[in-house]
This record gives sequence, structure tokens and C-alpha cells, in this order.
Amino acid sequence: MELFEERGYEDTTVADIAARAGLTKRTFFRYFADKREVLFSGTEVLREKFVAGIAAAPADDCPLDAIAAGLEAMADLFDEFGEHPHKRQAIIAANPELQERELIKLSAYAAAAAGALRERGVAEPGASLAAEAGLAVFRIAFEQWTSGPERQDLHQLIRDALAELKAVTVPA
Amino acid sequence: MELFEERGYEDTTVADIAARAGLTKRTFFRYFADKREVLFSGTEVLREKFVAGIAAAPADDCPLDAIAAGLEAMADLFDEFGEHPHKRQAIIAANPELQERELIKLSAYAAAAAGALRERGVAEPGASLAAEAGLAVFRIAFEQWTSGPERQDLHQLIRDALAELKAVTVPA
DNA sequence: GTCTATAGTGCGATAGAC
DNA sequence: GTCTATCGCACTATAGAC
Repeated sequence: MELFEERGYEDTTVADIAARAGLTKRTFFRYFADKREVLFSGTEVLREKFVAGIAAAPADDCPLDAIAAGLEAMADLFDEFGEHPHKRQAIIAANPELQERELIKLSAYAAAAAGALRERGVAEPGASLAAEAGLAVFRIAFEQWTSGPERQDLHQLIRDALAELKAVTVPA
Repeated sequence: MELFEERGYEDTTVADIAARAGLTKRTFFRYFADKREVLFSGTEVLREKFVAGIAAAPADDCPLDAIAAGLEAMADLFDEFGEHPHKRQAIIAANPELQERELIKLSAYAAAAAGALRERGVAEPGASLAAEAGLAVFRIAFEQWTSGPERQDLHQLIRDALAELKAVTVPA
């Protein structure tokens, strides 16, 4: 993170990162599958919270509301991360290759969420659709949270986005 | 496509591709920003159809239905492509890096669709949410179309997925 | 067209923990 | 003595500079 903030992601080589950590390039690649992954490892906690939140949602929640419960559970974690998510997101926003990795991670979250819904008895393709729609809610809320003017409440942004999604899916 | 089908994407080098086309590696990179892009260039037509379809939707369509109209317009094109989309998708499905590129392209479609909705007077963040949800519909329908058992109707799959999405967003 | 930097891999050597 | 982490080095392919 220090190096990425100093010189930017592209101008930081894996050798630079390894040297700063007191290791060699070879060892870096023992821990991270590729250079991008260094910014994305350690996010398994988020997915676990997400999935657990879906499982713990009230049984009579509709699929999308169950996903929303998972998103809010996940949002709890962000409250404890301080400035880190904002800095990290700024780096990602500046690099298309990092955005690609971000998208595939979110896509994995959607797949996990769809699985959690199926556990609740939701059939396909409804489970996958609700999961993807829920992730759309998260993307928009998170984007507002990181790029927005001041310290906003991520939970509230998620709830607002969810209501907004429901509003655009019914005839005007 | 020939080389990718013969040896797989990973085991085909840019030099191989260039040689098969009677060109040099350097010329390949004049046409394609990177190796992956060779499978994704030429898709601008799809996005244009998509956006035009949204603009042409009935004025009283709700945002999501306008997106659906765009998706169906885009689906018209696939009817003319024969076996190509299925072959292409099989190659993409086998390679995570290609999936990343696919996701960022779809994300660009969503951004374009959100723009088209704003042209129709839909405010943010509703426009982006409807666009992302609509793309979710496309992803699921397209996935069924390419991986499904037999020659199915993409239009019908899109309509079904749309109905399914609406169903999972309302209380049970 | 040439030349170079960097990502990423394969393999073997080495050192330390238990 | 075994197991594991790091290292060193050679090598290929992408990608970009000139």
C-alpha cells in the first residue's frame, strides 16, 4: 500500500514490493498468485460474513431481502477498517487491471450468495438472479461510499440502493 | 479461434497468432491492446444495438423493461452469428483471465445502458441500478444459452430471466 | 523492426524449526 | 531426520519504448 501510494501501482514492481518486505520476488509469488492478488487476498472474511448473513436472515424474507441482510452483515466489517478501504479503492479505481480482478472477486461473491440462497430453498435461476442483483446494490452503494463527499453510512447507502432497485423494477 | 480450439488459449502465443495471420507480433499489438483483446474486439456493434434498443423502448416502460428491450435488440444479433458465440464462450469459460476481460466489458455495457436510461430521464442511482440488474438478467440468460442442452431461444431465456428477477424482488 | 523491462514459472539448493 | 520457508537462477511470454 505504501509503495502503491508513493509511485502508483504500475510503477511498482514485484521486486520493489518484495524488497520492502525483506523478501525476494520468488517468495512473493509463493504467497500471491500474481501481482494484483496482493491487493485482494485477505478478503475471504468478507465473503464468509456475507454468506453467514444470508443464512441468518429471517425465513420469510424474499430472496433479495436475504441478500440485503448479508450485505449489511458484511458492511459491519467495513466500519472497523478505517481509511484502508478508501485508499485501496483509490488505487483500484486508477487501474483497469485491478478493476478486472475486483469484478471477478465480486462475481465469486455472487456465486457464493447464490449458493446460500439455494440452501434456503430458492431455486435456480432465481437464486443467481437475486444474488447478482444484490451485488449490483452493493456495487452502487460501495461506489457512493468510497467516492462520496464525506463520511457516509454504508448501511444506509445499501438500504437506499435496495429500495431504489425495487423501485426501478416495477412499472411507472 | 482455430489456434485456441486446437491448443487452448494459454498454449497459444501471440507470435503463433501473428504467424497464422501472416503478420508479425508487433503488428498484432498495433491492432489489439493485449492478447485477450483479440477475442473481444468487434463487439462494439452489440453495445450500440443495446443502447439503441433502450432508447427505442416505449416511453412508459419502467427502467428495467427499457433495459430488457435493449437486451432483446442485442439478442437479435446473436441469431446471425451461428456457432461462433458458443465456441468463443467455451474458450472464455476455460480461462480466468478471459473471464476478467468479459466482466469488465459487460461492466462497460452497464455503464452505457445507465447513460441511455439517463437520456430517458431516469435519475441516478436508479439508472445504474436498473442497468446492472439488467446485465444480471443477460448474464444468466446468456449462460443458459451457451451452456444449455440444445439450441434454445435466447429471446425467451431473457424474458424468463427478467420475470424471474421481478419475482425474487418482492416479498414471498 | 529491434531492444528491453517485467510478470510469472520450474527446479534445485539451503537454512532453520521441531 | 523430516518438514517447511526462503532463496537463487534460468527461462518464457507479454507488452511497450524507441
